[in-house]
Amino acid sequence: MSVTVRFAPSPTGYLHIGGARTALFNWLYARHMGGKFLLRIEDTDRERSSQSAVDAIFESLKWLELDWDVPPVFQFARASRHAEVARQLVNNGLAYYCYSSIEEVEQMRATALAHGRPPRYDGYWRDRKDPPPSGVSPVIRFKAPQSGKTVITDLVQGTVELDNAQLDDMVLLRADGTPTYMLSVVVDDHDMGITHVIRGDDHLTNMFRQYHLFKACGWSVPEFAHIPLIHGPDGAKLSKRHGALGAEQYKDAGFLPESMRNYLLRLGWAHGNDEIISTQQAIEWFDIRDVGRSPARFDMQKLLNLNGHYIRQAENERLFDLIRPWLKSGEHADRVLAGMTGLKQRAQTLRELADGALFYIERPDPGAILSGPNSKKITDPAAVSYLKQMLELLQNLTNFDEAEIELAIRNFCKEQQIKLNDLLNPARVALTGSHISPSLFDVVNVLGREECLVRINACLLQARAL
RNA sequence: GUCUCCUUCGUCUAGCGGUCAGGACAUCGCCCUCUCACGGCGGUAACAUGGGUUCAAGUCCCGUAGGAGACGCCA
Repeated sequence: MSVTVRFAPSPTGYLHIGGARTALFNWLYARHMGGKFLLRIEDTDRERSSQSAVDAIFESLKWLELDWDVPPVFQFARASRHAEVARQLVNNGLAYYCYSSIEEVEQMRATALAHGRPPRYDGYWRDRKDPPPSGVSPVIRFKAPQSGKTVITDLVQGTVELDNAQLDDMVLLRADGTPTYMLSVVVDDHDMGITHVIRGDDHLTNMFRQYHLFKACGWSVPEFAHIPLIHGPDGAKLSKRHGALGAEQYKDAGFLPESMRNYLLRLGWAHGNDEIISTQQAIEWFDIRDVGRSPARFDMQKLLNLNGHYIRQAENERLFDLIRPWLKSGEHADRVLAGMTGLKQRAQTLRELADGALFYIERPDPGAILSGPNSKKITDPAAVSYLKQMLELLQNLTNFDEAEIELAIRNFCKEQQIKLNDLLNPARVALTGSHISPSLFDVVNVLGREECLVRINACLLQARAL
């Protein structure tokens, strides 16, 4: 059987991390089954939908490299088709006009709640033959079954059942003639040939209502797979407080798309003890049936760890291109590329990578070093002496390459009975402005002799001025 | 309030009646080492709870507790 799935966000904000995972699971399932992955923008709420949100969603999906197979469907554009289906249902006696006002319905809900019943519309106009009140534009409500039981086998949740008495007569068409979400989803899923509906389990109860609507229309019902929501570290629904940032913000924070995919994939899904899973492998292994039923908490530490791993794996040129916009000046950018192998070992995000690379571009300010925590490393008499020795050593080097630099420095330390640390640490601060850096042999080599001499001399000058 | 779902180390999870309950992140210790990382080795750490079923239960059944989600003319 050929599979068609869809990701159907409403463009009322950025694509958050839960939505990204829903999209990923849909995409993986489609690719695994050799089916189609479609995109539908659910923009029927005209008040809250915006073009910028639509753009943000597209951008995020592109960044995550989740490609869709045909041009996206915009739900609002199909409103007349939806309305037509609603009227057809009225004609067939499966839906009805309801003239209750919003206030009246609210009253019904309040009353129901007060009596310990679920807040529901009470079906007042369902079978009423009264003449409709004048001047009231009605909504169309669906005639939900009132007795019996609905049993559905969800691909993730298993067999779920609901007493039909729990169902109420949902609104299909609003008083202003626009369709509601419940109607639009069902009509569009049918018209788009969706075979599997994979979405967050906040829609689980909607499944029952939509099921009956599919039946009433005489359409086949798709398979459902309701995946658990992602929760914040405190176990509550993920919110902005927790780091429920938009996918775009993870990009800005310096995460790689493959890290996000790998992390999101492992939330609720596992393949034995495998942790690092390539997208190719994920496509091969992924089955929606293997998704777990319990909600997962978002863990930034694990995401960071994974991102660090993928940064180390990434090609130097690619990393260089990615951090280039964050490097303050274009000058000496070539040094960053040359030093990338050393730099990428110690970064968990591209931001950290860029920050750690800055010293290759900008000369450290000796004044700033002096007022910082590393000042003693270049002002102690011993340190000054080591800096001078380093200066001389670098001046006298015949071949200025990494192997030669390392050999010369190690030999020098051995001959002079100096600890490598003692010689290298002052130089590290002088050359990079920090006590943390890539291998100093690497740094010296990438900076080149002239630049090293300039930086060390600048520090010596400062120390002498004190 | 009603309905639905969930519950294995702090976190993500493996487990599909018989395991010393495994891995990863985090954490702690050791090693490697020019700093910081990376890497390697090792440690601490979990079956929510009460009943069943069974020779045998993390695994099956029922209850309890805790957690989450849903109950719109939002999606």
